[in-house]
Amino acid sequence: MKKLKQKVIIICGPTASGKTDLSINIAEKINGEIVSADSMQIYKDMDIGTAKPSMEERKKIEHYMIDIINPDERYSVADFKCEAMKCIEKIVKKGKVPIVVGGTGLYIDSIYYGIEYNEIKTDLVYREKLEEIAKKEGLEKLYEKALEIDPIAIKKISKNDKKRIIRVLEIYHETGKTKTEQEAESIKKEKPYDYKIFAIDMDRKQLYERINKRVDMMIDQGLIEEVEKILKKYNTFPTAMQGLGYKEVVKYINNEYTKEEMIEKIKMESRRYAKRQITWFKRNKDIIWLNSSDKEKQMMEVLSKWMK
RNA sequence: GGGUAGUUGGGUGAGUGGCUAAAACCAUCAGACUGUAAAUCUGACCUCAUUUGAGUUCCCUGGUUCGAAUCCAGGACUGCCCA
Repeated sequence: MKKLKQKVIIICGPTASGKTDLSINIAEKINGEIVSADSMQIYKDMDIGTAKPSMEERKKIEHYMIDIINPDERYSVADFKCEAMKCIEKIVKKGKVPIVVGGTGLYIDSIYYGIEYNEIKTDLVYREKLEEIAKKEGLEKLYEKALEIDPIAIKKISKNDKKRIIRVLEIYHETGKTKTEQEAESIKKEKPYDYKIFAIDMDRKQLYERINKRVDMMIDQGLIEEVEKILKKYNTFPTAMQGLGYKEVVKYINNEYTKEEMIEKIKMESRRYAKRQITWFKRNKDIIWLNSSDKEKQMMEVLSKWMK
């Protein structure tokens, strides 16, 4: 008989599909605490645009991995994985059930598949050097170099996908290993927990309507003011200003967009983001899809059997 | 009523006789994704077929031509100007 592993629940799904509400309701029912898996909610001072759970909600159920760094700091999946696992452990020690909730597919996967990241830090100087080469001599140059190093990995990467081409070179530069080797090593370990993964499935039209409405709400709640404050408080934004809604408001502030253009753009980009999220989660065949209209009931049914 | 400009695929909009199922952009759909990931990238997008392909298109009707989205005539609609 195998040793029983601690159970961990994962809830994912596209933006505006109702993950927050669902997770809080479930947490209340099963004595759980929430670990956010969201690449933007980790930032302090970015509340409205990232649709963080309210302070009231966070008082009711403890949330982890929210507001953990400043917008001018750098963060990565590796950091996330490491810290999120610690949070899960902490919750388990309290005798509660960890519930991982978020829309960042990469972050979810790092936990669900138990991907191991080694200690190595990204060499930003080298990255810049590669960027420079790409600019001056063309991306093909880097592509060819990457092809020599790791033909297996590069076969799956488009000639135009600068970030991934550079990453292949970076991995080799920093570890002496190819991306293919590194990835093979990263996944061989056994998963430390018994995961059950859910995603919210919502009719596309309905989801898009919710997204549109939510963007209007964010503007009403003061998204523009929030961005102005952040711009005053911090100087550099390695990734935070990639955030949906934030980059568009910045353009509005710089008079590149009218207010209407900005709002439409945010809505559109959010819809596209949701689309990409759905594609990501569809790939994971273990996911139990919950019908948005009675997701809580469906989920509780599965859980009651599984958690016995 | 007179003059004038225009009417192209879901949208914007190129195209002035064959190389055009019709540029480009956008939306939409589908996909990829392991250290920036709310990022980055790919494909499809008139219809049918599994590729080659076949069929039907550029407001309508008729005409010119071997051949028309493109030229001509009439009609419909729309914008602007003069009454």
